[in-house]
Amino acid sequence: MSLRYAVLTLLDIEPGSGYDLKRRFERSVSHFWSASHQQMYRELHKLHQEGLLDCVEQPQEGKPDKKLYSLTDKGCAELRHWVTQPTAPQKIREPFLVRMFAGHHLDRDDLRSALNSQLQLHREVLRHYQEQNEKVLNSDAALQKRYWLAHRTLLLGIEAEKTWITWLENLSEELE
Amino acid sequence: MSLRYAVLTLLDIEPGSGYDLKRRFERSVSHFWSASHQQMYRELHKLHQEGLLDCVEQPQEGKPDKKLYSLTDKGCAELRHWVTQPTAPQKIREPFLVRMFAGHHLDRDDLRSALNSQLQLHREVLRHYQEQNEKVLNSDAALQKRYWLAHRTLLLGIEAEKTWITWLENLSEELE
DNA sequence: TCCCCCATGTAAATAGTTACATGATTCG
DNA sequence: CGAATCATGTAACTATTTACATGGGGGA
Repeated sequence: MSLRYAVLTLLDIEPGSGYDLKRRFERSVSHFWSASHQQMYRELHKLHQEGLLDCVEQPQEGKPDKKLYSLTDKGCAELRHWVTQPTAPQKIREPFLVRMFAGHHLDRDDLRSALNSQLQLHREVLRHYQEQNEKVLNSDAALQKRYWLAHRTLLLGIEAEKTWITWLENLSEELE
Repeated sequence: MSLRYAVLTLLDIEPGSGYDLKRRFERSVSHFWSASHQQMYRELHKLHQEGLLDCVEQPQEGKPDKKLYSLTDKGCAELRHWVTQPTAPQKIREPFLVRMFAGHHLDRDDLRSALNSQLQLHREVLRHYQEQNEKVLNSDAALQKRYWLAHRTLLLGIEAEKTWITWLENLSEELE
């Protein structure tokens, strides 16, 4: 259900096409949500049908028309209502930890390489978040003030990655 | 796909029925996976059909028969193979952070109560993990040694919850 | 009496992934 | 020439959630 509101939230901040949204999901909200382009287009159609979004087609040369979506009053009202409602926390599902839970079947070399590749992944993600953070810190002060909570979610993402990295590093050390 | 292996892993440690597994998911692996009883029964049927599980029916008085599942050699082999394979990290999907990202639509009171209820949830989860941790620390030394990696996943869960709690507390403070 | 625990399932709906499909432009 | 980016979608499959279904036993 939250994809719906993630889309509304992003379009509320700035209107855009399905393609735009897909990139914004990757580049600025990947620390709490992700979605494929297929999901995006389906959701946009649905929200448009329900009257929560306006759609303006922008003809382009050499490319398919771009469909610019933006919130209608109804869409904005629905978003404003949703943010006041309690949300159940997401259930955690982490395949890597399933593997570690069954880790007594791994020999030392397999375990070492599993930890290393996981460490590399999390370091990359952390770097990505920190780059985003730099951009926010260098942006317009008024925007920073308006979206301070949104910025805080990024800081949580950063802390969460640091927690993972520390855990993986300690585990690696203990292994040697 | 990981539910399959989460089930195999738990049955590898100790055989059990669908009902047992459901409880073990809640009580001892909720820090990295969760599943409903419906999912459990379906997965067990499938794994049994594929010859990865044995099933023995235990008649009981006044209760439906209990179906005790355990790994076959094939099931054990499949699990051992899977643990050596790389796993893509789970995409994060956190409805609460979607709400916070749209948090500029919240007034101070709504935000305060949202933060407080979230804080309470995470504190409960942390307490739950810490109780599990106590149980592990008081358990048989040989078991602790065999399942030290499994135990480490719990410690990560604890650290992750602490990260959340710290973040929520700082946010609450800043709000006042 | 009512609710929780035990113990099993089916069916329908929603959410998410993977595969397929098209076609121009730009950069190395 | 090949790969990435822009831009849209459909179809099939898998995973997860929610609702429905049954029924005995034990405790407040």
